[in-house]
Amino acid sequence: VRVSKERAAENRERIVSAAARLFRERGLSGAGVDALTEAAGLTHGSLYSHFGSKERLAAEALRHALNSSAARMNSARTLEDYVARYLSEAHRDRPGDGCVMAALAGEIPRQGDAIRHCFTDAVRDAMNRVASLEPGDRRSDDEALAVVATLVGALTLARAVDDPELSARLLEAARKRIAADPPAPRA
Amino acid sequence: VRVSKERAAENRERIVSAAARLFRERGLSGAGVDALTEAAGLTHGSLYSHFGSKERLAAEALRHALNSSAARMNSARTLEDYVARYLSEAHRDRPGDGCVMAALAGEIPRQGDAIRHCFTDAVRDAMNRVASLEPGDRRSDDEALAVVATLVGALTLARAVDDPELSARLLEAARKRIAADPPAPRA
DNA sequence: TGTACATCAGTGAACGCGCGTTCACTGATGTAC
DNA sequence: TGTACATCAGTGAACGCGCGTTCACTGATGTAC
Repeated sequence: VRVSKERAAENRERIVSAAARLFRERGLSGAGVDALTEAAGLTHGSLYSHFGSKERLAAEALRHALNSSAARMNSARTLEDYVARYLSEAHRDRPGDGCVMAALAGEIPRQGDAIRHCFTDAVRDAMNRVASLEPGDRRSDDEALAVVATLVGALTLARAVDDPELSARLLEAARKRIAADPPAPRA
Repeated sequence: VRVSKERAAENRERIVSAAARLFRERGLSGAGVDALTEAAGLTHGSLYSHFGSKERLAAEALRHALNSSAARMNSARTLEDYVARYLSEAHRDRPGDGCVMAALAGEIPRQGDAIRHCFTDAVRDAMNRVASLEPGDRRSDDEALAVVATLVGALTLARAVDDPELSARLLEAARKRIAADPPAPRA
């Protein structure tokens, strides 16, 4: 059932973006080959025509997810705005198109090199993005890394906890913590 | 092959503590029934005598892991000490006997009620523990939740990243962030 | 204390199921004349 | 422009494998006399 080149490219893209969503929703090991291709309206065989293996699709899907969720965040003009969006209930409740780090960090240590490397890029990108939004007088990569850790931790825990009140408090507490005046340069 | 009551209780305990380790190392879905019981020197059938299902074992193992890793941390007398231990390379490199939150948070949203509830207890325990270590003049549950989020996020990312330098920096940056003077009460 | 028997922790074969992957095949696409 | 043919994206059956769970069975333990 050969299809036109344009159609094939379109199908490939549909698999990648369906995978980007499903991996974040169900985890890398939780999203199966059939579910991934079915979500793109195809059968599992086509995955192997395009990518060769589930792992190679995963690497590409991660890259895609990274780009698209970064793009979504790029409209934030201040750190406060960025943080408010990141720690919103909307982000918490829709992992499928949210932050790759919060969705997949736990599984990454058990993944292959390509995937780990791609994930590491995601961390560096987030660091740079946050650093670029910090007020000029206290801009620092280390500060930014600590902020990223707080964001990822708070969102991950807010998703895991079964008490809606505690979940909201986690988001709010982290927001306040980051918004608070910066640590004074040590005396 | 009936065994004595003491032996049976001992076997049960061995399964629970092997599970507490393996679940943290491989994830809840990554640790299989055969691996879990084999690590305790038994066969899979014995899991069903003692627990009835993998999920019920998981709930018990989480509870066990929670208690034992909390006990391990209880010797910390100051927040600085607690944080230094939590964000140590030793903790990062040995997830099997480390923090339940950092090891499993990502999988928890897809688990059953018992497991999610147990995990929520872990978050509350950590919050209380951190709050109790904060200096009296700024003790607050919200502050503590933000600190817990930073700890969990930094450790999880430090484990995931494939660049040892970035990993060490994540731990160090979070340590400094938490150690820094507290946010001044807003003017 | 010694004997007969019920109990039940643990074993291992077997179950159905979904996983990731392979492969012979299909048939429209793209190309060569 | 029309015809003949090679290409190859996508299909669906089949693969071996490991999963969680069930169950008939074993044989030492614990109990009743």
